[in-house]
Amino acid sequence: MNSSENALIVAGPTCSGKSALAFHLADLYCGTVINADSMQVYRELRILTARPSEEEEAAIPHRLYGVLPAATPGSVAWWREQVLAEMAACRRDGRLPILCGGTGMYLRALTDGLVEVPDPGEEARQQARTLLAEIGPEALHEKLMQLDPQTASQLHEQDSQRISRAWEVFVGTGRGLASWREDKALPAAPYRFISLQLDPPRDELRAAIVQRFDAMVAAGALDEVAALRTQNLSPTLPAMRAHGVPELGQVLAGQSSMEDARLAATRAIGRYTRRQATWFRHHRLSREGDGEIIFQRTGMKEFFSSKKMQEIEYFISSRID
RNA sequence: GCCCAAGUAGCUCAGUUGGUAGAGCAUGCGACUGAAAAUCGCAGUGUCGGUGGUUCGAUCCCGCCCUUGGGCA
Repeated sequence: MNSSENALIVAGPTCSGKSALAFHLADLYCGTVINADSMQVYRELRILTARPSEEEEAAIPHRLYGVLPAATPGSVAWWREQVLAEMAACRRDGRLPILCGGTGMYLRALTDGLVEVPDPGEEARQQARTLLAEIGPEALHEKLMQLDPQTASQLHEQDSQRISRAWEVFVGTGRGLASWREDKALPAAPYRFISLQLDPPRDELRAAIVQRFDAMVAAGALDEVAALRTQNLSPTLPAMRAHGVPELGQVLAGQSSMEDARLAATRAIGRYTRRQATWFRHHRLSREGDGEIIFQRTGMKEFFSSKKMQEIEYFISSRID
């Protein structure tokens, strides 16, 4: 098998040590680390999204980190396109692409493909969101049931975001989402994916999350949020919803104490790791036999000299050589 | 020391005209097809502060005690 067709995936919940592991593996296998995280793409949020440091980026090629301004929302489809281009570049340069991140939907769009739906346009999108804000999810769901019963019947009446998406697709393309799904999809990426999935104990993760949040604040997270706020962006933009941004924003606005913000933010992050764990437990990232689950955190130094690490290296080497 | 109020789920609190209780948040499980660090679904848990009394039956009424908050001395 031609080694240029391989790709590595390092996935798992936030704070599980993905970035450090990916960095180590990139060093070992002449790899390029490619971001598979929906929030680490935003330029202004280096600290709060725990992006690799400038030193790390200088030492090993990193792609798709901090490439979008916070004002520009990303999307799965956008990300998928970018990643495919970066992976093609790796192939040309003889580097091993190492996808690293915790956004399950993004990774799935890459490994399994994605339904192709034309862009419904900004007007349809705004209409959907305004309607949603005005009449609420239940009423919008009811209206959608009239226009596009096929899609509406698959959605829960409270699932505001999906209802809004279904509405904008129908209004903007003249065709329902469910109907689009019946067409041929954008294909899975033509690579052999070898996946490492981190799944450390929840309580360890929670403790690490609190520790990391404090470190972020010490590293200037408040200033980062303050700078972001000078742009006066809509709070509904993805970057404005990154963990810590709303909470620290309240501190800056004098509406919350640091202590409350810390509690709220670390809780939100903890809840998020739970959803990530659920996702990865039930979604395959690679073919049978090409995936390995690691039930521990891997960020710390000791890990890279451990027996488990040797096992991981053997697992990878026996598949990419 | 006296007076008043409060003690119910991990937290904040609702409630039972006396028939052993329930919301939100948190937690756990699950879903996830172009905002996904989003959005949504499902599910636990309680010696109802302690003790004695009244009652067929007390978390609820009465007495005493404990804790907390406030007031008066």
